[in-house]
Amino acid sequence: MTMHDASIISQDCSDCPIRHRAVCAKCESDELTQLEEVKYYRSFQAGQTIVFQGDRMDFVASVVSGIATLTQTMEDGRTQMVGLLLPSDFVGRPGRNEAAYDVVATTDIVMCCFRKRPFEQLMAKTPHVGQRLLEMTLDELDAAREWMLLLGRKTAREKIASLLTIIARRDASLNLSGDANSLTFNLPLTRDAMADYLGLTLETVSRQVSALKKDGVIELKDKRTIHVPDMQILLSEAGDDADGGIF
Amino acid sequence: MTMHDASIISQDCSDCPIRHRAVCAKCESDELTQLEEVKYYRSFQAGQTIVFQGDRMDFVASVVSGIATLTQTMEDGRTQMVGLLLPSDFVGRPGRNEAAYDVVATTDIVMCCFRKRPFEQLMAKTPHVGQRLLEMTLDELDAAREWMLLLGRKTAREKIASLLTIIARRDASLNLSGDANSLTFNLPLTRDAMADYLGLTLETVSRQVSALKKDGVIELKDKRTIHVPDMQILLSEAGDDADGGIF
DNA sequence: ACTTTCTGTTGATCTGTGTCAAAGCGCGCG
DNA sequence: CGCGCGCTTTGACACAGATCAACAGAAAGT
Repeated sequence: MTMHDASIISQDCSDCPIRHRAVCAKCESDELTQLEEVKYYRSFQAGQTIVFQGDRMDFVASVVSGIATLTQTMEDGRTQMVGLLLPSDFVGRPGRNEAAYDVVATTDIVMCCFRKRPFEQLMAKTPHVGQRLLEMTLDELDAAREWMLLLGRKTAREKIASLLTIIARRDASLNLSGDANSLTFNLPLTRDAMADYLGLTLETVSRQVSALKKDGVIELKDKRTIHVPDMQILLSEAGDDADGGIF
Repeated sequence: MTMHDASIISQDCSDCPIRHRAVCAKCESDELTQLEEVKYYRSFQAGQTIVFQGDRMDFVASVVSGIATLTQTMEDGRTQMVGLLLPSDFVGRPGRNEAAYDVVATTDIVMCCFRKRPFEQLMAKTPHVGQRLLEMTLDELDAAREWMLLLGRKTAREKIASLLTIIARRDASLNLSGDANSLTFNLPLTRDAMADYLGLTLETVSRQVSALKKDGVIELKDKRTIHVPDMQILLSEAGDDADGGIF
């Protein structure tokens, strides 16, 4: 069986601004037509909570534009971000009813949703959709476990460098700019959100960003626009071993 | 389509000491017979590395007896345990060739293995096996994300309490002893392994275990045998909100 | 233009956990 | 038996990052 690598529904999901990378694309069977019928769009404002932890979640979705975060919360209010949803990312847990964490829009965001039940029925009938979803879930699991290494063992400076590396890589792979070694990108998170993702406080984040700037590893055009003169230096600051992706 | 909840191969996998909870059980189709043919057992000694990060891994397996750990390593040698394999747990990444982390036997361990290629072929043919595997992967993802909260935001004492809670819960659900509120179990990890799992040093682990003992939250029969007089107290020490499982 | 609010920076101080070091078990092995 | 080795405990001290606090700039509302 060949695995396709493109969008969830069709090669030309004409009314989606992006081609969802979520599930399998190149199939034009009846089931996909079925699924088209239960597709709908939702948009949310920056700061809005899309789903609360424990809520019944009756859809799965992929991000069309904007950014959202997955956050877990303790009784006393401490929070830890456990995932970041960027355009083309998939969210939703087929087979599960309750959301395991809060999903919060960081910027204004548009999502392409599918009602869960029909989606699950499609999965049961067409194995390759399930396969693709399993692959995606394994990717998320890998990412989560790398993040565990970061949270448990990296210093504040390494954490910041790692986060910047990831954002930079995502940005570069979407915009595929020519120059691979020096690049400028937009950091779509507040210092507070970064702290939340990295298991730090916002003050520590601010200090370490300043330190990286002072040491010439990064430059700040404005507070949210980062220029990296030499990606290799940032990578070594991150403390990762041989990085798979680009760079 | 009904989802089964028992073992990977059959209800009576006669030569496996346990019933694997790994995949789907109650099916008696030809495919399962096929799979029986590629099943084999491997045992490893305590301390032995079963797979190295980056190695080609040509099998999937479930743990029959014993314990293993999943560990990620940085260039400079810092390590973070990202998962714990207890009896009936599944390990392996269908569709992936390389292991993403080291798998190390903590105790002597026996695993029931299946050659990966035939296993994948089975998955492609029988959707419910893939479904089950997706479910299991989602469970692992949930566990990983809860662990991220622990690593990023919990204090050393809370970390210890959380770990004990998890081991206790696993133990209780396997042995289903009558008394739910007070129980004794075996902690199959060295202080060093605990530290590795919790993102701490072994000295801190030792100190916090002593502190919990002094405060009467736990009692130590010997260094590896823990008695919890009142599970509720341990739970509140762990800082978790409303716990799903037993307890 | 003025205030308010939100975001980010920087400083001073405190504290939890890491680091380094020593010593106490318990157990297998010669 | 006693020796050595792996695991654990405990102590003294250092330091990274948290906490508390003040302030600066930018955007938004009045």
